[in-house]
This record gives sequence, structure tokens and C-alpha cells, in this order.
Amino acid sequence: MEKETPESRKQVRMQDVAAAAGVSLASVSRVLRTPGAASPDITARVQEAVKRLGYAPSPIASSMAGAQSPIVGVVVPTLANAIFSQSLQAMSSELETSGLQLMMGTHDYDPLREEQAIQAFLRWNPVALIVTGIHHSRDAMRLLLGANCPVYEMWDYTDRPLDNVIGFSMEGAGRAVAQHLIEKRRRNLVFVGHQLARDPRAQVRADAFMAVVAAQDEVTGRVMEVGERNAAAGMAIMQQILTEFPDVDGVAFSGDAVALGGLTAAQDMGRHVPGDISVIGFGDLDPTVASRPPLTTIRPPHEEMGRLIAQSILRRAKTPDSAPQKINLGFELIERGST
Amino acid sequence: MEKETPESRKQVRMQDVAAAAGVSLASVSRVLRTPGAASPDITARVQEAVKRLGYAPSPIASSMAGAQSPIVGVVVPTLANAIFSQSLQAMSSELETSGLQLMMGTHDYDPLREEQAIQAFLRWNPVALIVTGIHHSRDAMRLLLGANCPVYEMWDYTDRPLDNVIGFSMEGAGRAVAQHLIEKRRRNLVFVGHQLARDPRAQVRADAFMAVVAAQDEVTGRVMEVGERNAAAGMAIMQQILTEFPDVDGVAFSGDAVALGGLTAAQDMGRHVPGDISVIGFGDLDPTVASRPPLTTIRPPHEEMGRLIAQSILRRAKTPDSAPQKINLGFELIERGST
DNA sequence: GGAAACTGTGAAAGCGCTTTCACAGGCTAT
DNA sequence: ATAGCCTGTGAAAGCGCTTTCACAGTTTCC
Repeated sequence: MEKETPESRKQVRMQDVAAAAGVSLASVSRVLRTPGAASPDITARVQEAVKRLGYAPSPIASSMAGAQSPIVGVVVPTLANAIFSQSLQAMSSELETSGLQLMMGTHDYDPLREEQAIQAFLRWNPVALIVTGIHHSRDAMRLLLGANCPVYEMWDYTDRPLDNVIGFSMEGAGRAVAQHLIEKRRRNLVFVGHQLARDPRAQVRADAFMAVVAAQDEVTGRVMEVGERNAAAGMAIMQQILTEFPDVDGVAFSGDAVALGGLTAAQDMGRHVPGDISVIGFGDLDPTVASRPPLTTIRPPHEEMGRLIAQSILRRAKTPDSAPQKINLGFELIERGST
Repeated sequence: MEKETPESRKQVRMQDVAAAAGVSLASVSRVLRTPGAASPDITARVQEAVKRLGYAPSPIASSMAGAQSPIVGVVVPTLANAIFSQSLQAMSSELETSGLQLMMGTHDYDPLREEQAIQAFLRWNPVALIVTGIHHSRDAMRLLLGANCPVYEMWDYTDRPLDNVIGFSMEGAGRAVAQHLIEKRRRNLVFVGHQLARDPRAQVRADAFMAVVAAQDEVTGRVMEVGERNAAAGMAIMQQILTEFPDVDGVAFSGDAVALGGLTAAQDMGRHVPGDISVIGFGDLDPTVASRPPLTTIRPPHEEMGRLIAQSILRRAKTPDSAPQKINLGFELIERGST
């Protein structure tokens, strides 16, 4: 009723709440961020004033005065690849009601850009920083180790993480793919990667794949690369494979998008899948169930990673002293028909 | 060489730079943010000190003291749908070097959550706020109109935007799809949407589709819904359609993921595509080229929207007085073979 | 030659919070 | 009954910047 400044200030400040409730600034702050620290009387008066004035604290001012900002930084290689956006989506919905904001950066597999993104995020004093994978430039490592917030490495798993790690074994995935093809009596294998030199995760899978192949008598394997991560590139590389190496009978792709193209191209060229040739993907993108035959693929725990990281962050926000987590979520090889 | 505090302070402050350069705080600030405002001598000294100390200003403190934060808020319905992540990816790479950070929020087509996301973003005083579509709750509208930063409505186009709008006509897209099927001599059409009640953009396309159908003699049309936006749902609905309405000869989907499922299911049920039935999608997701037949679809200007918005934001950051933009990017109907 | 008009610079006042610190007032323990 | 303790509260000092304002030191103009 008794408003002092009709329209002069657009933004309600904590000061206004304090005045309205007849208490000090400090008390308002206490009521808002340390439940139980103020007496019931003051708590009630402040809460009433907050509601009446529609007050919401400025996250910027909190960040300035406090030690951290209500921000979670996330660095992913790209959003063009659906596997990362699925993790992000899960994280985003999980963080929804927490008051934390997702700050997002992409680097397109460029270590320098990754480092810059990390550096930029750290300046914001985020509550947590999430990076993709366990391979980073030396400087990026240094930044991450010096960060004064929990760091999460996502997607890969390792026993010796920087801090927290939630993911699965890329080596295991590469091996599983090779073993699966060998079990299916495939003898001439190809691993198709996309920019392996830039994507360390795919490189690890390729290496593991080739290691399994090398350990098998009478099985040959080679690694090939595509320039783009899309179906058209998959079609092109499959044509090349079947032309140059007609007796290839098993192809593993480092991504489902490319694999779907490869699957189609093989059939276009008259090969029967899986009779003549097996095709296996990675990622379990949605359309894999709609191809004919449906695509056998590796299913990473997309959403689960995002969800668990978000939950872990929220937990650590309350209990800052808890130990770092190492979670190996594993993966699933989903046999659908293309092998 | 002559460092005063060996390890006492971890973060270099502007104060430190000022001291090192032998100038005042104000001068450092001027050199950094108003090129040309300081004398060449001071500018050189400050720049040298900045480089030597490895100083980078705290975005939080800048935000606190200045009028705006180096943040761009983006609200999209979901990242699970690749069409949005593609726009985001384009935005992200475009903003890469600008020093602006992307803050991202999702609402899963829930107007209340959209409103909350907008409200949360506005508290950060962002440089710009990007929302998806032109349909918002009353309160969300009020928030957007009261925002003291440029607001961008993305994806849809309208002549009377809140502020800026960059997108294409959903009505046009819905009409184009219907007209295309009619040109292909299809007579019994179905429009398949996903949660039309929650997704106003899809609803507009559905309505436009039905309007065209209604204006045509001897053409029937109906709208059906799927619960999930994935290939499995597409397969299920196509089975239902062909069972309940065996003479349907044209199906338009409100998303490619669902359409790819529908395409496959139709063929699984013995229908020839496009001989017996035409299938058309929306979104031009990557795997559309790999289906057999490849999927005819509507291609929205994904990346272009993201890129143009980012560029517009950067431009307006320099020229704050420039007029709001209204850009209708149009769409493309890509005929591939499934119609 | 003196007044008026610029220029570039530094001191200082915030921005809206959090947190420390000192201090009343009501306790418990002797 | 008095000394010593808690407990809850408010005053005040920042957090690291931006920006205003006043002030020298120059230049320009009559």
C-alpha cells in the first residue's frame, strides 16, 4: 500500500525488501540463503515482503559478492551431432528447477577453442564445469586442475580422472564392435571414422577395434576416414570400400549418421545386409530403428550421463565436501539386424 | 620481474594492471572498452601490462557495474529435436570469438516453463534474448516486452513481431506440403503431428494443411497425432493409418524422425512409396537422404537462422540504436523420391 | 595576452548482493 | 546474584568493475 517510489525503480532490490519487512539487509540475505538462520518472526516478515514485492535476487550481484555463480558451464564438441545434444537435453531438464543456468560452448574438436571456452567459463566462477572427454590440451588440463569448482569429464571413462568422470569405456566400445563382427564370422573389416585425428574418442575406438582384429588370425582390418559426419559421406565411403575392397564383409562406423548412409549404399550396390556384409554404427540415433534392416549399433548412456552429472552437481552444491565421483555407465551393443 | 604478491592473489584484478602500468583504474577500463579514449602512451602501457599479467576482466564485475552482461539467452523447446540444436550450433560458432556466452534453457513446449526460463534469463541482464516461435503465454509476452535488451523470435515469421523476428512462414510450409501432395494427385491425405496442442508451430502447419485440403474438391484430409517424436512412433501411426484408412495415399509428418518411421512402416506393409502412397517430412534431418526412397521434406533454414541472429546481435551490440529486424528466410521443399 | 573551450586523467561513488564483526539481550552455570 | 555464553541482529566492508565528475594542462580564439 505505502509504496515510496511509484515507478522510479524498475528492479526490486534486496534493500527494498529489507525496508518493507522492517529488517536489515543482512537478515533478508540470511532468510533467503540460509534457512533456519533467522528467527521465525523475521523469516515470516521477509518472506511476506519478498512475495508482495515480487522480489528475486540478482544472480549477478550474488555472484559478485559470493564465491560462485549459479552457472554450470558445459563444453561439447558440437551440437550438430545429436549424441551430445541428447546429453545436454537431459542435463537441462534436470537442472531446470535448481536456479542454475547452463552456459554452453562448442569447439568443433579444436583443442585451442576448447581451451578458450574453458577459460571463458572459469571467469564466471561457475558452480561446476563439464567438459567432453578426457583428452585435453596441456593448457586446458592446467586450467581444469586449477579450477575452483568441480570439473566433470563426460562421455569417456578413465580410472584416473582430473576430478569427476561419468562415461563409458571407448576402448571397450571399439573392442565390442570388432568382437561382434568377428562373432558374426566377418573376416574383412573396415572401421570408418570421422576426422579421427581431431576426435580422440573415435581414435581410441578405432585403435581398440584394430587391436582386436590384429589378435585374430584370418581377420583383416583397416581404418578409413570420412570428411563429413553425415549420411551422404557414409554412402560415398561405402561405395569406395566396395569398389576398392570388394571382399569387405564388415564395416563399423564411428557414428550412426554415417552408418545409415553406408547401410543404404551397400544395398544400393546390390549387397545383401547382413548376408553379404555387416554394418554396425555408434550412437543409437533415433532413425536406426527405421532403416531396413534396422541398424545394429552401440548405445551410449546419453541421457543418463547428463542426468547423473546434473544430480551430482546439485548434490555437491549442498555438500561441497563430498568426494569426486567416478562412474562407468557402460554401453550397450544393440543387435538389430544389420549384422 | 618485480612481482609484489608472489602467490597471494590468484586472480589478476584490474587494479593490478593499473598499478603495473602506473595509471589509474579508470584508464585501464577506458583502454579496454573504449578504444581511442586514452592517449597512445597510456594505451600502450596498459596493453603491455595486460599482456604481461595475463589479465582478463571479470565478466561478473563488468555485468555488475555496467548495464548489461556478455550473455545471450536462448530458449528452445528441446534439444532432443535436432532441428533446434542445429540452429544453436550455428549460433554458438558465430558467437565464438565475440566474448558473448550462450545461456541455454529448454521448456519442452510448456508455456509456464518457457516463462520461467525467460524470467531467469532476464535477471542476468543479457545482451540479447532469443526465444523460439511467436506464441508465448501472456506473462511471457509481458516479460519480453519489458526486457531491456533486444528480443529475437526465431523459427516463425510474422509481420508484427515483438521486436526482432527471423524465421519462415509455418503457414506457408503447411500449405506447401498439402499443395505438393495434391499436385502429386494424392486424394486422401493425413497430417501427422506430435503433441499439436503443445506445439503451436506444428498446429499452424496442420491448420494450413487442412485449409488447402478443404479448398480442394475430391481431396480429403485428417489430422492425427503421435505421442513421441521418434521413428517408432512413426511406424506405429503409419500402421494405424493404413489399417483404419486403407485408401490414404499421402501422409505429411510434422517431423522427419517420425516420417522416416512412417516411410519404413508403409513399405513393411507392402505399400509402394511413392507409387501407392506419398510420404513427406519436415526438418530435413540428415538421414533423410539415406532412406529408400529418400524422403521428400521441408528444409527450414536451420543454420542460417542461427547465424543471422548471432550476427544481428553482434551488430546491435555496436550500434545499439539500429532498428529491429524482420527477416523471412523462407523454406525449401526438397523433393527426393518419397512423393 | 587573457578568456574560453577542449583534452586526457584520476578520485570516488556506486552496482546489489554476501559475510564478517560487534553488540545487545536473554541464557546457563557457578 | 554475578560472570560467562550463546543467539540473533544490524552496520559496514567489500566483491571487481564502470562511469561520472572535477581538475589540471593544452589549445584555440578574440
